[in-house]
Amino acid sequence: MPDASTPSSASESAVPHLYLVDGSSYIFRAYHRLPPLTNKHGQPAGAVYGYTTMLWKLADSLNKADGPTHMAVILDASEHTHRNEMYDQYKAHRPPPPEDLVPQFPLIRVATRAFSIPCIEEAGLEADDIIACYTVAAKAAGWRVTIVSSDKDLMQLIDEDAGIDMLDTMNDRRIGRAEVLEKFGVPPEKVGDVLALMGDSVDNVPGVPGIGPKTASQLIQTYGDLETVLASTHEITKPKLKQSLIDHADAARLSRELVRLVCDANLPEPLEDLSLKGIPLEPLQAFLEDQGFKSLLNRLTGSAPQKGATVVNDVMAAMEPKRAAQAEPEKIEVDRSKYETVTDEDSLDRWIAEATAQGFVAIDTETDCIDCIIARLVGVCLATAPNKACYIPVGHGGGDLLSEAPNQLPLDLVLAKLKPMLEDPAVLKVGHNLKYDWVMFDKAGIEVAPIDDTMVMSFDLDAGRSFGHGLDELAKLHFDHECIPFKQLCGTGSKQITFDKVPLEAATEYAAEDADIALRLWMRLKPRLAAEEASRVYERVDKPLVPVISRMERRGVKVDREYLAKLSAEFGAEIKSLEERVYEAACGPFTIGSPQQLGEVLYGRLGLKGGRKGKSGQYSTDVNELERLAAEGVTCATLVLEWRQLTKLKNTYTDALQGQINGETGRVHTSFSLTGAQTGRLSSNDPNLQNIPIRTEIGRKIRDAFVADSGFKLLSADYSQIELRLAAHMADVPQLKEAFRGGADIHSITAEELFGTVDRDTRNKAKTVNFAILYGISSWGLAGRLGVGKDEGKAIIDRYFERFPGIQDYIHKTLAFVREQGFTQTLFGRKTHFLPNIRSPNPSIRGGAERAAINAPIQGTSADLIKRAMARMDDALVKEGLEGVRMLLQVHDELVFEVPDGQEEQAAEVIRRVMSTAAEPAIRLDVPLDVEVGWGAHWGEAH
DNA sequence: AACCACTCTTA
DNA sequence: GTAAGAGTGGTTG
Repeated sequence: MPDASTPSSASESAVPHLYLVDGSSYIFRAYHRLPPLTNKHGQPAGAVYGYTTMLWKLADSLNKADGPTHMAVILDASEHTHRNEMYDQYKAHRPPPPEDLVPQFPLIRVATRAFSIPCIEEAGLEADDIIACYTVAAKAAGWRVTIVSSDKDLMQLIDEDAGIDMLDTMNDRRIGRAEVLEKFGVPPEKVGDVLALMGDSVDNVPGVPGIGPKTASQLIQTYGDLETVLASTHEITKPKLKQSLIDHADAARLSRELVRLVCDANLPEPLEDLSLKGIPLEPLQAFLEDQGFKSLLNRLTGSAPQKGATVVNDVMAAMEPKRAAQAEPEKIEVDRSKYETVTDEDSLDRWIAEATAQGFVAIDTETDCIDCIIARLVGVCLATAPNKACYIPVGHGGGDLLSEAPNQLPLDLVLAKLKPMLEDPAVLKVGHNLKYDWVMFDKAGIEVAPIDDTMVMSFDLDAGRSFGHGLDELAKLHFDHECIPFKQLCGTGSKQITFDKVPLEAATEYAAEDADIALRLWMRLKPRLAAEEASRVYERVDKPLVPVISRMERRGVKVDREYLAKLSAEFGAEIKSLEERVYEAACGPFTIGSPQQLGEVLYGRLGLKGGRKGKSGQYSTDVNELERLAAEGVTCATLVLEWRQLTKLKNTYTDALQGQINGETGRVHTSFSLTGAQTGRLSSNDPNLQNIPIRTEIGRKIRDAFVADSGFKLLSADYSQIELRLAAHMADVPQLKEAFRGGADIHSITAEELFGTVDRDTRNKAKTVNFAILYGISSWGLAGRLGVGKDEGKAIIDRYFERFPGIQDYIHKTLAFVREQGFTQTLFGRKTHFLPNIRSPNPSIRGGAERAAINAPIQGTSADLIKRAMARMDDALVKEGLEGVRMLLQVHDELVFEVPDGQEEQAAEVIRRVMSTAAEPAIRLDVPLDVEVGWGAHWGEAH
């Protein structure tokens, strides 16, 4: 316990023991592992809190055996060091620190001063180098040294014989020679050689391509050091490895210098000045008070816990990592009896005050309808800690004469009281599928921010795994807890009731549980984001999209009902006439829409020849089969094809769409799912506006039903061949990249490479092959598509790989990675998981997983790009004075806007710019991203 | 009423 | 060959 009055009991004769705290690396880890808390000024302080408790622990061991007699915190002073002179790419791709961490950096120095511990930083030296200098100097003086860090670079310094070790306070673990041997397979003095071979993507130390920790360790174990490895390449049998070592020997030597720690610089402060006898009470107490770290303050002053401080501190304590034990995380059983129904103003105020003081709260809304556009608010839930949740009913009962409304607070009052907290930038609102709740509050004029969405978090961590991302499923998975099923309250089918009819006790148990679980999920998932490298895609791509998509859904798109009705009537008449002709051709009536009956008619009654299909033993009657028959002159098949096209259009689009038009807005409000597609794409439902026909003349008429509001035009902007461009970049294919840069026709280039000549036929074939590549090629599949034999299919693929070896390389590398790691990644780090299928012994299952794995990085990167563009779009438009432009739809590579008349050109320019620069600054693509823009009175015209 | 198989629409 | 959602018929409970 820090206390100036404690006499120094360490014997004066004992060897001095210097603790060197790697402050810079610590706060990054603290930031990612702790919840985003704020101090009492509303500033972000999660990392500062973590840092403070770490110093506290160290101070606690002051004067104890093996505790420090001398201590210093080492920080990075400047970005630019001698390593940048050696290698201009050093740490070049490092993203800027998160926004809510930046203001915490200066607080770190304040905290260090509060403990009266020296804080050392030196221009031109990284913290690692300063630590090395002090370590070497202390060693020379015969001192013991403990480096408080878990940075692998610093492990080079460990020398237990000389009393130099490391302490990882996050995991509460001492790191000595044995731990280094376990991690690297080599002793500390050879760690630098291993690091040089394996490189470091975070610091952008190049290393040798193809060599990771395993191979690097093996090589150094075999040959002893880097130079010997490089001099012994003739002995290496694996050809790839050998060549890579030869080709990148210089990069390896450069890397060796980059990871070498500077240990001979002058010490900014003499060793003796780092002596630490005790921690004066005064500055520390003032600091803790200022930050509002009440639990630490109580421990310092020894007083009883102060009222009002308990919740936040309990949560902080619960979040404090005790990972060393690696025991089961302590499980707090869900206890629904603890939930509260809030029906009076005082209780409501109390909950809001608590959420505000704590700086985070889980929220959930209950409504009378699944469609958030027409839904009315029935109740709101808040959760501030496990089992600490409430339900605030605002719209229960009173809907009919039989039921009297229960006692509850008025809707307007509740919203007015919630608004400041929901919009408070210092209070994080956590929710599961917050998009829904965001719309509900948006309708009430409340812009909820900042937010964390546990459904999106789960998706960014676990896309592709064998479970979904719904709240109930995740509760079962992560907490082995069964949520109350919605059905249990509201029934199902015709007997279903709306949530406002549910009695308050039952409603509270169900609703508060959802908020409770969302909060627990957040505590569970948030730390995983950083640990599993999912922070970037979550923070920069998906989370920002939640409000963006909410707004798009709320705006909806205008649909011309009369026009659709007219189309429906036309299609209906045509269908009727076709039916009669089909019956005539088939010698009697049957249900045309039944593949079973159609199969019987074609292959039974009419006696045509054709194949059966797999499991059900039923005849296949899909387009391919019918087209084959039609080509043979079977009238019935031709008529059925026409019938199918028209019924599809009528049933799915012209009829159904009319029913989807919102009576109030006259518009269709689709719902976009952020977690709908494993690759990171959005999906659209109720209705699906991402599959509106375009290919055929007759289908395209449906697009004309999507119109602009009066005084507006519809503007469509789509990426030109984005997936092929990304494939050219990611697989590094010079000819294709050059073609895209020069604006050449990519399929013609491919045709030239594959067949030596370009005409309509070869170009079409080349186009098919290009797409086949994106989908994970197989000779069998390609042959089927091209209508050629399997051998010719294989020959074409071989030729393709020969002309574009980068593609083959990309496929091999992607498959090797996914087999090893179990997941693929996009350029922006989005993961899609493929275990266990990618290692399935069943070739068909495995093959399917492999094709998906080849496609996922490309499709996913494309999805990341358009999402980045969407996240930036509104700001960019507003900046150019185009606040009247509204983004309405996303169709994978296309964005649809409503633009005020006269602003088309200006809007087109901004939209094109935002879309084509969507990769920047994170990624520099070798190919341009071309965007085609068009506009008109309706969607069809905008293309 | 709930589910599956089949078919068809999009990128 | 990739990724989706939706309507229909037909079976199951």
